[in-house]
Parts: sequence; C-alpha cells; structure tokens
Amino acid sequence: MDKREIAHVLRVIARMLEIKGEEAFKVRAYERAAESIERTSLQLEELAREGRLHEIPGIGKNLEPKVREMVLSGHSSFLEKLMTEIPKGLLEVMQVPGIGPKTARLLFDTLGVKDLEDLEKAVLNHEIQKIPGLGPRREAMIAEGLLEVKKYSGRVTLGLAFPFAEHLIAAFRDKGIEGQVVGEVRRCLETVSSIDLLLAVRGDPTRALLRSGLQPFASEELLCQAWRAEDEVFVFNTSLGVRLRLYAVSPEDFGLKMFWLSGPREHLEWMVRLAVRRGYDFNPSGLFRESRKIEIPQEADLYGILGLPPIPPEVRHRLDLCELARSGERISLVDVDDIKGDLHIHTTWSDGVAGIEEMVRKARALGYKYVAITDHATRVKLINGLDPDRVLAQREEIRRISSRYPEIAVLSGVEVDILKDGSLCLPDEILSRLDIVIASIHQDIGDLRGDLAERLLRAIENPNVDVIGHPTGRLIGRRAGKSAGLEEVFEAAARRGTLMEINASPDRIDLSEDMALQAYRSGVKMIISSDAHSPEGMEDMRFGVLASAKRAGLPSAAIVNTQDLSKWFPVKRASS
DNA sequence: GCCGTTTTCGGCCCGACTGTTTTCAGTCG
Repeated sequence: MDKREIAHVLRVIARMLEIKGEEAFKVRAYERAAESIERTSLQLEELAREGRLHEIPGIGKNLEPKVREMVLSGHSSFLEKLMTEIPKGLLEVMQVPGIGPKTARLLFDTLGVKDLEDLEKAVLNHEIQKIPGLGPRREAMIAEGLLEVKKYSGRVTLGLAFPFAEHLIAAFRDKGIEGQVVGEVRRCLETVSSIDLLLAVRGDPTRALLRSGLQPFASEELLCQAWRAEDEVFVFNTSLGVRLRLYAVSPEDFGLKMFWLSGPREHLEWMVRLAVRRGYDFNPSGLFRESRKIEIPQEADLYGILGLPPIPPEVRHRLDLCELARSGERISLVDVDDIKGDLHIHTTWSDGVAGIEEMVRKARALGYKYVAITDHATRVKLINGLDPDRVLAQREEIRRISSRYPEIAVLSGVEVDILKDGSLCLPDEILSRLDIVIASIHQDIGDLRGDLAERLLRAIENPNVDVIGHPTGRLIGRRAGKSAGLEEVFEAAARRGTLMEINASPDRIDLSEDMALQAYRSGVKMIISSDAHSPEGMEDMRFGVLASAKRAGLPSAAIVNTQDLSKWFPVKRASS
C-alpha cells in the first residue's frame, strides 16, 4: 500500500472505532496518523523494514505494527478483524446527514441496518421514527439525505482514484511495463466506479505481471482468481472500495484499446459513425479498410486517420465540441499548466496545518506567480477563525514573509463566513483593507428553510467581496448543495464583476462541471482554487481544473487565475 | 492512541443547534 491508501484505511478504521463507541481521542489518533502519513516525505517501506515508523509523528507503539503490516504486506488484519464486528456498509450509512456513529449503531442494534439498502427499507416502512430518541423529523431528514448518498454509493472521488492510478502506472513503468490510465479516471469524472489501467504487454499478460514482481500482482494464485476471461481483464478489489481493472494489450494495438476503454459510450458511437462515413469498418477489434487492419499504436493516430485532432478525454462526452473539432474549429480548453496562482488557501492561523511561509514555498514550487493567504473568519469555534485584530496582525506577518520571496506575489486575504442573514462576519472597514476577500457559506447549509441564493446575493452586493467560495455548498456523496436561484446569483455576479469559485477540493468540486458551464454562459468570471489546508492540498488544484472547468469545455480565458495578476487584479486597496 | 512532562498520567479542538425531550444526547463544522 502507498501512503494515500494507508491513510484511507486508517480513516476507515477511525470510523469503525467510532461506531464501536471507542473514545473520541482514540478515534482522533487514527485520523491524525492518517494525516501525518499523507504529509510525510519519508520513505515508508524503508522505515517499515528498519522498524523506524515511529519517527512519523502520530505513530506510536500501538500504531507502528499496524502500519508496518500495511506497508509490507498490503493489508490490515486489524481492519479485517473490525469488519467482522462492524458491517462495512454502516460507513455509507454514516455518510447520511443526521446519522453519526451513535445513530448508526442504534439503527444497527435495533433494526439490524447494515447498509444503505437496509436503511432505505427502514425509511420506507417508517420504522425509524418508532425508535425511542428518534422521531418523524429525523426520519424525514434521513430519507432526504439517503437519496444523495445512494447516488454515490460504490464510487470514490477522483481525489482518491487519480493518485492511486498514477502511482500504479509509475510503479509498472519502473518495472519496464508501459501503461496508461483509461476509463472514468482518465475522463476525470468527479467520482468513479472503477480504476481502469491499460498495460502494453507482449505475450501472456499473467507472465508479464508475475515478472513485474509488484504486489499484489506477483502471486500466480491471486492472478488466476482475478482473471475474467470473457473480458480479458484482471479485476482486483482495492482498499479504496472500488475495483481495479488491469487490461493488457500488445503494443501495436495499444492506441486502439486505449480509445475503446476510455469511453464514454456516446463518444465511441460518434467515432464509429464517423469512421463508417469515411469508408472504414470500425469495432473494438480494430479499424479496417477493405478488410485490412490498420495498426494503431498511439491513440492520437486513430484521430489523425479519421481527420480529427486528438480530442481530450475530459470532453469526449461533449459531442457538440467533438462536432466543432470535426469541422476544423480549434477548441481551446483550460488545463492544469495554465494556472498561475492559488487564491484560496489556509494556514495555522486558522485550521490549516502549515504556516504561511511553508505554504508560500509550496506555491513557489508549483511554479505559481501569486498566492493568496485566505484564512477563515468564522463563528464556528472549533476553527480558530480570525477576528479583526488577528486579520490585521496576519497582514503584517504576510508582508514580512512576502519580502523574502520576491519571485512570487503573496496576497493578504480572508475567507469570511456569510451569516444566516447574508451579512458577513467581519466589518467592512477590515475587509476593505485586504487584497482579496472570499465570502463563503459554512453554517446552516442543511437548513431547508434558509434561502441560500438570498444570502449569496446579499454578499455579492458588498463591494468588498471579490469571490464567492464553493457557491452551492455541496459535499460529494453527502450533501447535494443548493442550486435553486443560482441563475440570479450568476447574473448579479456577472453584473458586479464578482468572481465565482470552482473549489477544487475533491470532496467538493463546487462549482461542478454543469454549474461552471452555466456560470460561463451567464458571463461570470471564475477562479479555480485548491482551498488547501496543507502544502500537499495545493496539488488538488488539478481536480478543479480537470473535473469541472475542462470537462465543462471552458477556455482558459474564463478562469481569472490563468492570467497574470496585473491583468485582472484591481490593486484596489493595496496601499491602505 | 499519542505525546510530553512540572516525565508514566492527564490532556488532547469547542460550542451552537436540533429534535427529542421535559433536561439532554447527538451531530455538525
């Protein structure tokens, strides 16, 4: 297991311990260990072999052997033991808003609810409101939340799947096997139901995998179990909870297979129709001209033969764009390399884990020309939000640090909460002295009676507000977010020049692809930002670019932080 | 379960809100 998988497993264990009723600090310890492992730059395998894993903060004498087992053997017997006590499906049940560990346990003990399916039955039979301590309101809340959670059941976010796939491809390359990510991950869907990889292999794929020596592909027995002859693919269960599918093909047909495995279906059918019109016979076994098969080692070759530029996988579902490409029009799409700065990050001044300087260094390492420090100003006590005094103190600190990094502009900003009545939780006098103000809703999102659009409109009317952060407030697989009334919000934002954020945090992707397209069509300018709470978190930027903006077909001109700072930034208050 | 010590125990990130109660547990951010 690599770092991210181990972190994921530790978090799963934390949830299970919570359901078991273990004390909160113990649960917290597992979560901290997960964060710590994700963040460390140390080599886990080396540490594990030398018995030095305790050098990672948060790994003590109890966690050390558990983590060592994961690093060296690729599984966790502790997790396996927990799963015999706590059904894994309860973790999905706990995703439903209003169901925490206690209620999940209660539902399990009283109604035998083990998974979402059981929960749905209980809701339909109105059994939940009969449980002492719960009632009709709770049942209604669960019924509503269940719909959203069910939609994403069996899927994981791109934030988990993408690095997992990349890591495996790199590992195969190290062993001399070339491969590519295909399927949903390649198209950068915000959540995926499987991780699909294609390997270029001569001869017997089983032999090639065995020769690679990679875990868990080096066991003949496991490979035999994993082989699905009808689809010619190895299928493995991953620690992430979705299937890993390994396809293998000879190098001559690599491009062909890559195309067919990347999808989506509507694009494949569109290409077949085009090929037929151009006098070819095209099906998954090959592209044929007068019964002669044409070799397609690279996927781009296929597009070239059919007279097309290569169509990026992220927009293959957009047949309107495919048609434009066919007519010879150049399609310009925003991409990860276009991003010149991150305008939404957190530090230890609020709930981030790294200081200002560490975050600035990371921004510089990413090649950014500017970065904005935007810690929370909030009434949520758990988050150490900035009050007016600390806002100003931080601004001084940022100036001091900034002077040491002349190659990158460091902006002083804030992410200020939009309160229930649409007012902001910092006075205008303070906001007006900052370089950038992001206004976001964090509280009372679940409140059906609160009108989210009203609150956003009021925030947009405030001249100090530059950006609306994660506008719909959705959390993927948990909370749908509010899109009612957003047309009006977009119109107001376009009129006033207020920017809308595409929040790239993989649990949010907010604005989503559809919403970003709608915003673009309303004439709204957007920023894409990581909302990072750690240096590593800044790498999430790509998920916002790929899963939302690029899939929406947006050009880089629609995204303000693809431009130089001087081009758009009003420098309205820098001197105050 | 980790950590640091005024060093082997006690602290670790808190408080509002809600639906259920009739005084509070559970969830959320």
